[in-house]
Amino acid sequence: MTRVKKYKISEFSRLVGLSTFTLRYYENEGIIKPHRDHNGMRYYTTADIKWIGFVLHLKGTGMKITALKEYVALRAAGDATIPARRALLAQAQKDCEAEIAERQANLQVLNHKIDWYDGKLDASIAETESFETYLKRFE
Amino acid sequence: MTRVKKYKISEFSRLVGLSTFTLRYYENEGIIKPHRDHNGMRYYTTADIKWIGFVLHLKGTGMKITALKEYVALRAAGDATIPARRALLAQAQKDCEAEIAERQANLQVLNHKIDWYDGKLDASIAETESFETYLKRFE
DNA sequence: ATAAGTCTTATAGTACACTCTAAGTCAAGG
DNA sequence: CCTTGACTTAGAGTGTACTATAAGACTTAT
Repeated sequence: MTRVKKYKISEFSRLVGLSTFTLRYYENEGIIKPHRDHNGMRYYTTADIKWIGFVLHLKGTGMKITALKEYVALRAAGDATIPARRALLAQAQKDCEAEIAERQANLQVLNHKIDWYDGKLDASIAETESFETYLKRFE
Repeated sequence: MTRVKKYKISEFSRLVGLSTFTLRYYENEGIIKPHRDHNGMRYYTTADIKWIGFVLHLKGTGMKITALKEYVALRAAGDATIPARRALLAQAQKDCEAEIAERQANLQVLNHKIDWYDGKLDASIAETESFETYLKRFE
């Protein structure tokens, strides 16, 4: 009978890097459901650490709290919702890929601008050359 | 003497895809300085279109309004600020690259989770295999 | 025993970047 | 001429995701 390690909110807070405020907020939003001891005190387990870890990864893809809530609701509704959950994640995947692509495109312009500054500083491109003219080289 | 095309705020708004509210807001923030006609009416030119285009690219890298304002201020202060401007853009570049890398790492986890769902749906991995176990394969 | 931690609900504040309204004046186009 | 659009300042509202406080009760740790 190995007893499962129980974390109180402040310890758990340190472990997962979220404030106790945020943990209670997530609980209110239904994103995490800690257990309660005989006195009504919250406790969290390693399973909760893993779950929060996954939540943070999802959030890190840009997924909104609302989508996260939907996902949790589907999870709670049982195996019948597996296709719906997969669809939700696939949407997040698509959105994240699009977001990355957009960032990269914008970064490209920024890179060119820095190149231009470097060119100007090195006097290796004409002083009069405008950024727009310069950019046309890459179109 | 080819006269330069002047755009009123509503036309310009349509051209650049920003509301007139946003254009005035950007002006308040010092991000854009439209010209004024004899009656005090704003007008914008093709140079402003290009500038807003660049601004949107910078914003698209994740640059904050405050950084943008700094950049504009430096620009207005003349050529002596070129190194500072370059540094500001280099910082934005670094931040953007870091952001992209982080998104990609999180996307990776999402991809794996979707693979896991697909595995489960195909019954090609054991029903009992947990996501965490699965993920360990990639560590 | 006492300090520190946790519990509750409700509410307010923060940050960012808009987004919109009011209210009154003035200008431009058909 | 008259509707549509532009001007002004100042302030309120929106959305997202926290972040914090109050206040009173109760628990846990030293």
